Amino acid sequence: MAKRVKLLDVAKAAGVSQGTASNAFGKPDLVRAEVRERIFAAAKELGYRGPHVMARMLRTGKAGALGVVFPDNLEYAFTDPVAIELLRGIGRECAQQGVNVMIISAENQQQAIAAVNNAAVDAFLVHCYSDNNDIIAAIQRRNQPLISIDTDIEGAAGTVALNDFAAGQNAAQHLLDCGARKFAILSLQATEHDHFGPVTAGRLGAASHRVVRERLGGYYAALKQVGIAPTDIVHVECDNQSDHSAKMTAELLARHPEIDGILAMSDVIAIGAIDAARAVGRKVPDDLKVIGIDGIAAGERTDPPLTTMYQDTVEKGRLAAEMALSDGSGKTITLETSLLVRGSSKVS
Amino acid sequence: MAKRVKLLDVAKAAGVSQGTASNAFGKPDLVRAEVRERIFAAAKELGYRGPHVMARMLRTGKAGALGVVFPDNLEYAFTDPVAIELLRGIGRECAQQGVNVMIISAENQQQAIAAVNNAAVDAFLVHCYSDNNDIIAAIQRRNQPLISIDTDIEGAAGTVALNDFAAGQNAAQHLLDCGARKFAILSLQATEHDHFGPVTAGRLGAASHRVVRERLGGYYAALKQVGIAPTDIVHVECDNQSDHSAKMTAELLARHPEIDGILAMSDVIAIGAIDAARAVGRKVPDDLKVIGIDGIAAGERTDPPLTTMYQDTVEKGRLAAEMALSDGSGKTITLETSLLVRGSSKVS
DNA sequence: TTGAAAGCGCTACCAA
DNA sequence: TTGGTAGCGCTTTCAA
Repeated sequence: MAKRVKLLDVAKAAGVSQGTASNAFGKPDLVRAEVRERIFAAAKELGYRGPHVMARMLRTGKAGALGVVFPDNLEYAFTDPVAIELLRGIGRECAQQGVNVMIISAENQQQAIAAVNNAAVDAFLVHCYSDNNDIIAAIQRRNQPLISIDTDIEGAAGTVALNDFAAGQNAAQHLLDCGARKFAILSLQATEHDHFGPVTAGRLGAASHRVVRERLGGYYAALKQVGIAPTDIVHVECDNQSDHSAKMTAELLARHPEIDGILAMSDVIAIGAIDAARAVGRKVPDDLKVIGIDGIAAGERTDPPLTTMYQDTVEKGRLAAEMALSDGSGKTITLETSLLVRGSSKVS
Repeated sequence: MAKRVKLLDVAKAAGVSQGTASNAFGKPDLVRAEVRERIFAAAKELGYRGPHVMARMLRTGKAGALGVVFPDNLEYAFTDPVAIELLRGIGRECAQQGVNVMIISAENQQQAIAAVNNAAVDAFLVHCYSDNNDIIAAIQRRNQPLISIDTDIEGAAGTVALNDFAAGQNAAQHLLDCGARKFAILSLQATEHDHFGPVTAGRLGAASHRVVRERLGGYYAALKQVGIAPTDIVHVECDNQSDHSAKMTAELLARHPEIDGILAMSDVIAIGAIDAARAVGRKVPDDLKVIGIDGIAAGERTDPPLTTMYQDTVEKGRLAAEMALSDGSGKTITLETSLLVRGSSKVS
């Protein structure tokens, strides 16, 4: 490959200074039209490919990109419908602002840290359930704006989250209104470490994942009103995948046939629960009521369709990107959910 | 914000040269352990944040990122299940190679070109149906490896595509085997410009989108065997969204009640067709057979489940990323599809 | 194993 | 409106 043509070559060929040539590309208004054309002609002649991106970045200090980190595992990020919606919102805002989106990907914690350190971005967006981990520390070491989504990160330049407590509370209240009295909670994972299956209320209460803590607290608050204590509730911790929650639900229903209300912490989990219930012959919603949280599209296609607490995930992503790209500092935006009644619940 | 601590500061503080300090971070083996520790200590002391990403990029010429361009509209990319799967495969390979994924996003053609020009990446991946457009020209001007997915781009460093002709042929053959004789084709859009609804065989045959041309050719080839000519077939062009194809299908079935076989060019389109057929009271598969192409997960959840030509989209993405990251030149990988019979077709 | 210095390609400043 | 030039922060070559 022949040596790259650079701006100085073009400038010389056009008989102008390097600075003027630079302006012709970057700030055309500052250059007389005639001269500008001469520069472009020379550029074309020489096969100049336009300003070198990395050199410009170094000089200006702007990367023109927003880093999105999904610490919990990349494969998973592109599987979870909620993460995709988030990405859609982020992409929408970034496109509008002329900024690219960099997905910081990795197979494990250590690689993720390296990925963070190699990413030329202007700000970071972190979506995860966990409050603290090494990746976040690595990001903070870079000293760039960090917006946290769905979790609290100390020192973040901003946070966009859901009113998860209210979401849980309203979900549980709805099932109570429908007449359910024997509850099971299908929880998202409470900590970093994989742990599936039945758990005590205590373990969940000590969850390091904010979302889990809050939603659980909301469930409890509603149920407490009618005298149902945490110890009266069956808790099961699920991987956030429908297959897995289906298996957990099948076991749950076998062991606890009295259950008439399932509180699922995500729609993905709830969908598995509905599938399993139907498979073992439980009638939803007559026999058993199920409610999720999220409002993903797939919830419309279950049999029966899933009742859920809807959140506007796309907007959540968009807001987070907007925060990252402006430099508001330390703000927290809390979004609300709304009850979306479909077929998996009804008053009976 | 205080002036950024740089490598030279650290080197001075540790009493070594800048070069040695650089090696301590980048090539630790080249530096004596004792010296290395002294450098790290100095770095910590001064609050050095590690090598400056952009400066390193400029110096090494490596961006450590792969650009993924979806010219057809970003919003759409994060909505189409096939694009997501592709992204998943790309992410998988990139994560393994320690490379980040940059989504080149934009709202329109012009912004997309700017986005391409601002992206610090080592190679580009382009997924689209269209053979040529200005964005591709912009990418090629950058003179970096360009891998095309699902389309032929002249001068690409590689191409990963499907045997779309065979996919179409086998799809049509399957419906023939099931006894269908009156066909409708629900096509993806044939050109850049929006055009929906009934079309002539001629318009589709002249499609600028390779995928459309090939799949259509495959359908025709199979149907020709039993004496069915293009003019015997009803053609409808659909947006690749289930809602839209459902509407198109409802109109189609109203106008052509004789149709007993629907060849859908994507699963997303096919899903809408199944929904519409059920809604207007047509019995699938007894009355009407439907086959898609892709094999997306949502096809398992339709009623009845969708028969389709399955492709391994994740692997397709992974292969494309692998090609982009190695520097094989000009190769073309063609993947095959396999018939996946589910409920929307049966011999009758 | 370490030091010295060049230079990646550009933009932004200041002076003309 | 244009020219000249410093310097963004680093890695790498070459020499010691």
